[in-house]
Amino acid sequence: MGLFSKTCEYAMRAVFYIASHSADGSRPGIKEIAENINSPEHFLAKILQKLSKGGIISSIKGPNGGFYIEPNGLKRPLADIITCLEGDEIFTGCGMGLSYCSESNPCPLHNEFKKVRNQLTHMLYNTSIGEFNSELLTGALTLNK
Amino acid sequence: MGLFSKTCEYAMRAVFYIASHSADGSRPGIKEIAENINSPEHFLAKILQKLSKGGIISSIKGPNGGFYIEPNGLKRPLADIITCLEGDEIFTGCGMGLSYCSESNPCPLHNEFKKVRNQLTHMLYNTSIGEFNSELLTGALTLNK
DNA sequence: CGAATAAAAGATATTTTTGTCTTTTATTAA
DNA sequence: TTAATAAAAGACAAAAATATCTTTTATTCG
Repeated sequence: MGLFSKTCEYAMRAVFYIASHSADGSRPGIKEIAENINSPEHFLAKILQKLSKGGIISSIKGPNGGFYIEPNGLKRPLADIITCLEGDEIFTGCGMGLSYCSESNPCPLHNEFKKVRNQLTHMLYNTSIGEFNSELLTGALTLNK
Repeated sequence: MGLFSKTCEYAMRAVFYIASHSADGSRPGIKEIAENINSPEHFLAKILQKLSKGGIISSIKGPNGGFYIEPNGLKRPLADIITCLEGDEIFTGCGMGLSYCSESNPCPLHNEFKKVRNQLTHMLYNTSIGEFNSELLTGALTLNK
């Protein structure tokens, strides 16, 4: 297992994909997104529904419908995706799973683990959803396989 | 879900517990360990079996038996526990789950994610299994709840 | 040797995650 | 207003992670 769940991996890839296409006003559908980020279509659909309810992305039904992200949404941090789907445990939980662990009553790994978590937090809060739009549109960066 | 699986959380806690008791020559049994690190006894037994096969810990059956760690074993890095139980994907995998992602062909998050992974790797390779023995024996650090 | 002890191993159960398939609802456009 | 489109929603299935219980094997000690 990687650092993130499949759910979060697919979600980040999908949101990047939608973001880059929202930049030029198009609205990709689930099938197109799933193909381009290499994820199971219906599983991704559930994830996008949740992101939609959480206000991270928007959707329109029917012909010419699909998913998109408001201009302002492109500025949001990647962290919002994780939080929307799985809460903030990854940002706050103890590395060894100890509930008593805190700054004032630390577990053995607390201080070293804090550095890891800070780096993770930094990455997720300082990367915006629209950050890679141009590279994705030119094909300099890709999201599949 | 936290950064590590339950398996790894229990494993780290158990190994720290065994390590600290190996320092004074005792050999705790599964029941004692499970109680002191607050984990399901039989589930932990499976984990310890795997760690035992992997040479991370040792065990003796029968009366006065239990688990212990060789003096040299106390110097091994925490990373060995993770690798023994779940391989090295957490040290090497792409943050977004993309198999093509590499230094020469990076995914969007690659460079920022590398910092996180480096920090994690640093923590796990520079913390030894016996690192907290004295604090654990005096009760300055604990492993349950 | 025989009883007791404790890990190893095996079987099974539960829960969560991941994945698939079908039906419903909303929207568009002919 | 009807057919087509596409997301939403619901039901179900498979796989993996987590957890529990039982039997077997190795060891010790009386």
